[in-house]
Amino acid sequence: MTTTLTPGARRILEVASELFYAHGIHAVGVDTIAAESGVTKRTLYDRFGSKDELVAAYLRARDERWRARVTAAVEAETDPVRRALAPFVVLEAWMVDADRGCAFVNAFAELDRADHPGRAVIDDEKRWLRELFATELARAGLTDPDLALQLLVLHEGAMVASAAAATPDAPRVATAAARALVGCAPRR
Amino acid sequence: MTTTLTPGARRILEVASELFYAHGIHAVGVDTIAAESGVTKRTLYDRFGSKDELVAAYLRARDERWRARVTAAVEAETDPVRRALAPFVVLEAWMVDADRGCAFVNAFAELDRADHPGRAVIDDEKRWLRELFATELARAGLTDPDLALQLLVLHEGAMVASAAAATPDAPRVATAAARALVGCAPRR
DNA sequence: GCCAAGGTACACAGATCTGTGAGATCCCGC
DNA sequence: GCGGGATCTCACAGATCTGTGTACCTTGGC
Repeated sequence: MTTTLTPGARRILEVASELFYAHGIHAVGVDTIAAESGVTKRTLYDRFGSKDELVAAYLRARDERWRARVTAAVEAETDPVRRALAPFVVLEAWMVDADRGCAFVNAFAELDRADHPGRAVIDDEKRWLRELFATELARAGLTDPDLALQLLVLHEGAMVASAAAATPDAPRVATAAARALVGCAPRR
Repeated sequence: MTTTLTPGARRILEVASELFYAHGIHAVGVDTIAAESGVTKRTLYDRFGSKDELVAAYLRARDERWRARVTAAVEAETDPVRRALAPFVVLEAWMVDADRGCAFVNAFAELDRADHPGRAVIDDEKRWLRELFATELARAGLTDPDLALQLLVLHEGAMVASAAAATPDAPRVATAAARALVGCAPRR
């Protein structure tokens, strides 16, 4: 999936990622992104086609980075329950640099059109995590059909609250809550 | 707190609330709001001063509506645990009309400047709910210092996931999770 | 009768937005 | 040496953005 990018395109994507995440999508213009990348607007449009597609590329890149870390953390564990809770461990480290909350939730807030190319990336990201929870829980013998969604809710809530509610403890206590929910759940 | 508004101002606020929530703050211009309210832009600026202040007014109004419902639901219960969980009951009904998620989280995503007048409203709203959880849990004899934040995380997560992750079940399973967490918690 | 408040009408300033057109330049691989 | 991809230059279109200036109208209360 990692398409090889030209050097200019890579710089554009790096700058766009930083600015979109820090200030929001509508608040950052393509002029700013091009200037900050040391590239002309022409190049930006030649590489990405439109701002909407650049936004989608930004979300895809962030999704890739994040999935890689989660996947690595899950693979590193052998105990089934620890595997299911691995995303929460990643979350605690991830949030250190993520003082603006969840990039996908923030993007969702700004992309009202359901056919925006970024929306598919958001849908994908959320579905992927939910299915990861479901798979690992099933492997651990936990078949409560609601439990995977509960872990997703805790995960989302921790990211969001950590920033919007200014509660840096949110990821830590969410991890504890996830552990408690998994601990209380009925085994098969 | 409810300042009396002129008829024009009320219409502006109603329209702005709907459009800001549905499409995002930056995506909606003051021209659109004025036109849709059957009012001139001059009136809008005479009443609210600036778009930023209109945004803050929008958030305040939504916060007031929501707090009224939560307060009523809490007051209607006598059992301490049911009081603590009342916000989740409200949430399930509230989300039926809230297909764009949490207005405050969405606003946070767009308002990057910490000194934006809307940011104070967001901080207030989150703090208020967190303190409500803490107060009611303490009244129920539940003194785990993390539990209130866990309920807040579940609440935020349910609102966000319900929309951004397209999981309409989120509020329901979050309520169940909250009940489970409160049930497992150590009593004093 | 008068005045203030709420509102209308409407042009305008000045900035910023996304996106394009047409050609020149640089550099790498073949 | 030559083709082609990547990039630059730079003007420009056309829309939209927030916010203001000026003048006028209407209505209710004193």
